[in-house]
Amino acid sequence: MNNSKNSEVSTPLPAREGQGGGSSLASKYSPAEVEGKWYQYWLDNKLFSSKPDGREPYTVVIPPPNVTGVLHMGHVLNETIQDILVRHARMEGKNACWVPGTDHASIATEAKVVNRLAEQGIKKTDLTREEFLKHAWAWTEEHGGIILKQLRKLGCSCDWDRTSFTMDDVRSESVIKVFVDLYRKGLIYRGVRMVNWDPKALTALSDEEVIYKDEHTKLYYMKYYLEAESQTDVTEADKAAEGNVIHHDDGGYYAVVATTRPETIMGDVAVCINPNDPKNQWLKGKKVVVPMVNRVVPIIEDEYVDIEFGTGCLKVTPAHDVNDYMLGQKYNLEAIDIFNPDGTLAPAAGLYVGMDRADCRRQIAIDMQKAGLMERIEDYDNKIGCSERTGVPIEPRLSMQWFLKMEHLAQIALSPVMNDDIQFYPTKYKNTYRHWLENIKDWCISRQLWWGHRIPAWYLPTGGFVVAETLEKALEMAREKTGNAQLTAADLKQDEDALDTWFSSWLWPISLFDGIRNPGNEEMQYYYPTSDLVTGPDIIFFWVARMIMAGYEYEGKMPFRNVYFTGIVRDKLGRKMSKSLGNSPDPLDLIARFGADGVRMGMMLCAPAGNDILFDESLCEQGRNFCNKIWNAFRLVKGWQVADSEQPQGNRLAVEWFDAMLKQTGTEVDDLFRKYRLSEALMAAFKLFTDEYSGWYLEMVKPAYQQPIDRATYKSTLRFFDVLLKMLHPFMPFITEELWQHIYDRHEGESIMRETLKLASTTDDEKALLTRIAEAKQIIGGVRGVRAAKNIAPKEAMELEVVGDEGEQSITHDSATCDIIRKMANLKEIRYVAKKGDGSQAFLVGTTEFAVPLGNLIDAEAEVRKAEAEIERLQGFMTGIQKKLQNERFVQNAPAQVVELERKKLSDAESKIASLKETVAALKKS
RNA sequence: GGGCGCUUAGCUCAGCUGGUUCAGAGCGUCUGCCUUACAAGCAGAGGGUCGGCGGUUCGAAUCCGUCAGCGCCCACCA
Repeated sequence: MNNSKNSEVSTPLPAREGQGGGSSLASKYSPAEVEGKWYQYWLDNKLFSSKPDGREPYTVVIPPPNVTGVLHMGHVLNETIQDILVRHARMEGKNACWVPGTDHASIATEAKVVNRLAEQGIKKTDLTREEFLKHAWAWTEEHGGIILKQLRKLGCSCDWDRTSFTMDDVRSESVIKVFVDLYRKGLIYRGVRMVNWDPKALTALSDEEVIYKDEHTKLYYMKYYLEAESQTDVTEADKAAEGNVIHHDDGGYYAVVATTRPETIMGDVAVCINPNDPKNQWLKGKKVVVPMVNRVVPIIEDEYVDIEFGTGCLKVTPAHDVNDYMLGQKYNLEAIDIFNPDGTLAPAAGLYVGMDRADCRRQIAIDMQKAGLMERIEDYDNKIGCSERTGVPIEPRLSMQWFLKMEHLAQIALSPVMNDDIQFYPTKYKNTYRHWLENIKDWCISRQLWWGHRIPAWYLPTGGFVVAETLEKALEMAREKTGNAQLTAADLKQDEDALDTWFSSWLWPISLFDGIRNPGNEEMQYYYPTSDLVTGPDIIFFWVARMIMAGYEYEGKMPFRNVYFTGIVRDKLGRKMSKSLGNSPDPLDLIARFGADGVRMGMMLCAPAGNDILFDESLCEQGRNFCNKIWNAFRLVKGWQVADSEQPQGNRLAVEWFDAMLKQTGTEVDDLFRKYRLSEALMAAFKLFTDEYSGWYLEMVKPAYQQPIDRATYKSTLRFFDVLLKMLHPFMPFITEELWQHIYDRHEGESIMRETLKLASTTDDEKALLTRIAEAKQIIGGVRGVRAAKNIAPKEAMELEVVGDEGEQSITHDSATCDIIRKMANLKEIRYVAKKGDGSQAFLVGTTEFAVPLGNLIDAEAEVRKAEAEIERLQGFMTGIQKKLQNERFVQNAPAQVVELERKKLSDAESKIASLKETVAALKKS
């Protein structure tokens, strides 16, 4: 429980009421009441909106979330980073444009719609395409955009007037136009190929949509008897031949074939051995009988077969395996497709018709064992390709699909990344990128789905097809092609398939500015190429690489200059966040508890680029605490009474010092932004505010209780606050706006968002000042250390002795600095002594000894022990350096500077030891 | 099976082209403090032979080799 008298929750500050009343504010910042207000204010004043103008553009396109999705922690990370970059750019004076939108996510959304229909007892197959799409659009309108609303809670400064959807009119037309264009260029073709088939979603998938999972499976060793004629061909020479392993039992001679998929034997058309395999030489030229189905198939030979795997005999099922398909092509084998699209056994299988492929595998294993056709079954660890969406094992399947040739596109997309025209952060993804492009295969772009962009191909009654943007154009072309002017629209039949979702996403940076339909338009010229892309490395192939291809193909230019790859958000134990583990917090709930600024800071504190993010709620707590800190600093400053008195020299020095501090950190933060090291930039700004401004500066200038502050210092203090808020604004937009509005009188429509922040770098004088105050801080720290060790209350004023000749050079000769030291350490006097007094406790800053008189509080024995230990440590240190300096090769080879430094270290240590020895002697005397 | 990356304080991480910004930061921990902005706070303190071993060098957290552990990506061994 909190027993502070100020524990009530604050009310937000009244809008623009000038100063004063700070002390009446509650001690806790209440984000809930502030955030909604300012977001609305930003919207009302169109502060996110961007139009081309004379300023330098800064453009970001959002990785469009699924239209029916809800905000999760991954989004929070990604969108926070984008917002930080966008707000930072805006405050650099750039024309920042962040374009939001959503993705139709064809397969995912269609699956959701199918499920919802199923709940209502409606099967997709009972609906026409038009009816189904009506349902899909209804669902999209109902759930679509929820996620965009949630982004507002996070504070995202998107230009909402530009909100787009991958299936809105502009984007749809762009997709179709590109399809037609690529077809005419000969880059899109249609053909029967072996594709990744998802038997649950009933569609083909691209290679990228298949993920491989480790599975414990079985390896089945099955007997393939030689056909009757071949039985007699097994010669004595075969049996005698070195290496031949010949199987024989009551049923005669047989080959053993190992497979993980016995259910596909109904599609077997050959058995393949490696011609160089000694143990299977006897099978050459023979024929075997496929078990269960009793089909006689030849033994073929190909070096593709791995001699070491299984028995070296591979069953060949061209319709159901990519490699077998390749063998089938090579040896002109029939492909028997034994599966229905849904993964059940088709009539062509002859056996087990209608049974699911998984059930069939179990059943056929049992049946073959019964029939004595199974030699043995082994455990086997295998990798199974599964659908990224539905999770079910992929069925390699021969089917007619549309493909995009990738060779040309890969070629134009490779070098810009390799030579850093497009810069990846972190750079390690360049390798991944190159490897993919160099091994790329054609992209299967057709999907057997309804939700998506329908392929603009129309089939002619006489066979063949035409590809065109619209039905009208298609008809025109059809008439021309067939020479039949009487053809009507009804005679044409449009392709049933839709396009892969990514076939629209890859155009996003162009289509958002209508650059496909309307090339070279004003917005394209201004906003394109975009500046930064922020996304996860998991979609580097799906999306990033393909956007680069489209960018060069259609604009001749990169789609973005920099790509910032985020990590994956995990829980603090390093586990992926997932619904089933229940370890994924609800971002909106976090925002409710810690404030959007707190959540943003929590996220950013653990988010170095490219590393996985180990997210812990307590980080949001730190963010919330920081907001509170800022809030309270504001309360303090705005509570001061101001007097037209002369500025004390200590205050003047404090102001000069913090000014330098601000410049130094500002430069550092800018630099970190340039390197996309956002968590470090935040940390630097955080430390500047907490440690330097609140902990040091404000304490330096803080007037005594109920005393006024001089106007000059007050003005500087507000100015510093103002700059600090600007520096923090990209990270914490809400609280910074709230307080910025109240530092000075602001007019309606003004916003911190419109401010620019540009700090000069520090001069040499300022650098010297920073060093001086750093030393003063050490002296203050020394006194405080003595207080802490001796349990002396901060209220009790003490004295400080500056000891010996070294003291002559000490910064304590600067009276302004002394004022600060006196105030911060609560000293009544700083005096110079030749020898430190008895009963004083000493500490060193640099080579200068300081001492705090303690009277009878000093523990002489403990001090002696401490001093002696330090002497011993220093002596060890010295012998190390002496050895180094005695080493001729070091003195000869090392740069003079380094040698000189070592000498200085040595002499410093010597003088420290001398002073410590004196201390010990004095202590022992008393 | 290939490729990439990581291993530094209890936790999460920073340490660029070898040398006083070299052993750092934040959080956590410990000790004092309800000091008139903030206990969601203040002051102070402790804590690491930089994964192991070897090498290069006057000098290695940093460069090279090697081993071990972890992670990611790619790949048609059924």
